[in-house]
Formats: sequence, structure tokens, C-alpha cells
Amino acid sequence: MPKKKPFLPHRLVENWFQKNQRDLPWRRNRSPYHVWLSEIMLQQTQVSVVIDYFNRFITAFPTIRSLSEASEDQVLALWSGLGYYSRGRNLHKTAKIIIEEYQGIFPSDYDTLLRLPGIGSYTAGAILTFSFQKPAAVVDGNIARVLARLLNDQTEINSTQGKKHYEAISLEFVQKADSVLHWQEGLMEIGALICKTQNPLCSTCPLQDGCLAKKANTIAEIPKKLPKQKRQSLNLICAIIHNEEEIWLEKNTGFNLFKGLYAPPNAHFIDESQIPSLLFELLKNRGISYPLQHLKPVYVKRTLTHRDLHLFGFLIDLKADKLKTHSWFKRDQLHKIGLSTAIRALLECILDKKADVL
DNA sequence: AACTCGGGGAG
DNA sequence: CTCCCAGAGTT
Repeated sequence: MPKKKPFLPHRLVENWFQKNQRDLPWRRNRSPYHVWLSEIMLQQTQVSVVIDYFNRFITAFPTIRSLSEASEDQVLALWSGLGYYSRGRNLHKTAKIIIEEYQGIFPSDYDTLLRLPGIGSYTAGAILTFSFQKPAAVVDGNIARVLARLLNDQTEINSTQGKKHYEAISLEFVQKADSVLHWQEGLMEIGALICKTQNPLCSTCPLQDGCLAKKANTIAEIPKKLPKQKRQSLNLICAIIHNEEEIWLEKNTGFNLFKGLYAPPNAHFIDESQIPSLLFELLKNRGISYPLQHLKPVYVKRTLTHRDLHLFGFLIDLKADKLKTHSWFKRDQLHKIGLSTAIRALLECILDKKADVL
């Protein structure tokens, strides 16, 4: 019996990618700045959502220097609605570090990249391969899935061990590639367009002849994943303090959730019986006395990955504008600061229905 | 190793 | 409704 010829995926993937890749904004300029920004935005975020954010961001900050000179509020305003706001804060920090400590020259070695805020093993590898065309392990959800199926590998892709496992495999493969860019991004593109989690299009896959999961008929059960925890509720009261033209917002510098974003004075509660006293305290601490007898909240619910947010907004209408502080924002200024989608929805709901203002 | 951190697309 | 998406930081 003759020994079987080994399956060589490199040429298949690299050729497939050159022919079938999507035209995406961040593929038109392979500078480390463009690659870095896109990779940060794409973390746990779908391509279709990122495209507009990426274009707006590059228009506002065409260079890493312009980003480094921006304020955090400007950055988070452009990040509003995209989620995982530590990405935006860390992006800003790293831009400053690269300008101030690296003379504006983007690092091009793995260990230096890993030390930058917001850059982990995936993003470091992506910058190295996509921009500097250096071989490095690149394992995102797509590549993990493609590799697991190609090798019929039972290792869970979201475990600590699994990540190291697939990174080692990725590194072995990329070292044999002619174009590390076409190999890595091609593998990723196959994961996004063909080797999808549900309903993979195996019949059009360039790797179908060598795919061990397809051969073993285990496509549907691979990749394996560890289970995740369920959601918990978070109840918040918000004091929507406003007058005819301004609203009172404060920057969240404490809790990690929505850190850096602005919101009305708020507090979390367990039982609804706590609402009157909490609302009274919120106002008292800001020098406001206001009759609280007949206030009815506006209720907004938002679902996050790990929390059910229940927002109870109380409208505090201060006719007289006698409380001049830095906390007041005119409503046409709200696009210049970071607001979570939940707070934005609450403000729209409670102030008026003019979505173009808020 | 387990938790935390958003929001929306797609079935 | 559930699952998932070009993950990283913290505990």
C-alpha cells in the first residue's frame, strides 16, 4: 500500500484568498496604524458593525499622532455604541505611548507589542503578519474553528490550554507560508465566509479534501467550547436632571462597566423600596432639593452579554438654571462625549423622541 | 482558571 | 429566544 501524499493547505489558502477576499476598508492600507485600529475594533465585534466606525475614526484621526493628541472624550465619542470601551481607552493610551516613548515608530516585535495596552496575543500576531509580514501565531475565533475542523481537534478553543494549543499549531503552519499575510488572513476569511459556525459551506471550501472533521463527519460538533455563565440583572436609577437646554451628565471614573463614558447621576439597587432614598441622596449630594412625591420612572431594558440592565429614569426638571457647574451639557454637544447605548436610549426615551439630537 | 467588559447580527 | 463575533485585562 503506497504511503498517502501529505495534504498541503498553504498554496490552496493563499490562492483562494487572493481571488476571494472581501474589499474591506482596513485592507486598503496595510500601515500598522490601520491594521492595529481595525484589529482592536474587530475584537468580539462583527465586520459589518465595524466598517462605519472604522471609516469615521480614520477620518477624524488619520494618523497615530493625531490620535495621540486627542482627548479621551473625543476617542470615546467615536467609540460610542461599539461596546467594550476599555478598547477605546487603551487605544488612546497606546497611541500616546508610541508617540512619546517610541518616537512615533510602531513596534514590530512580538514582546514589545504585547506590552502595549489593549494588545494581546491575537492582535500582536495580526499586526506582525498583516502589516510587517512577519510570521506569527494568529488565532481568532475564525482560525481556531478552521484549524480545529481541519485537524478534527477536540481541544476546546476557549480554554486557556486550548488557546496555547492552537497558537502553537498556527505558528507551525505560518512558518511554511510563502505569504504570511495571505495565509493568515486567508484562513481567517475562510472561517468567516465558508467554515462558518453554523451551516458551513464545505462544498466550496478550498480545504475540503484535507479536512479531517469533514472526513470524520464531525463538522457540527467541532470546535468544542467550554460553557459560559448566565446573565445577572443590574438595576439602576438615573436622575435625569435637566432644564430647557441642558442636561446634567457625569463621567464614570469608578466602576469598570461603562468606564470613561458619561451618564446621568445614577445608583444601583436590589429592591425597589430603595429607590426613593437613593434618588433623594443622588440629588442632595449635588445640592439639589426637588419634590419627589409624584415622580414616575421611565423604564428602559437593555441586554448585555453578561447582564440584564434595568434603567429607571426619573425626570428632574429644573426650570431655573442656577446650578452652573461643569456637569451641564447642551444637547447638541452630546455627540462629543462617550455615551453607552443604554443611556442614549434612556435619554431619547425620556427627553423627547428626536433621535437626531441625542 | 474564572470573571468581567457591550452591543448587535443572524438563525 | 440563543449563540456568536478578527479578545484582553483583572482577579
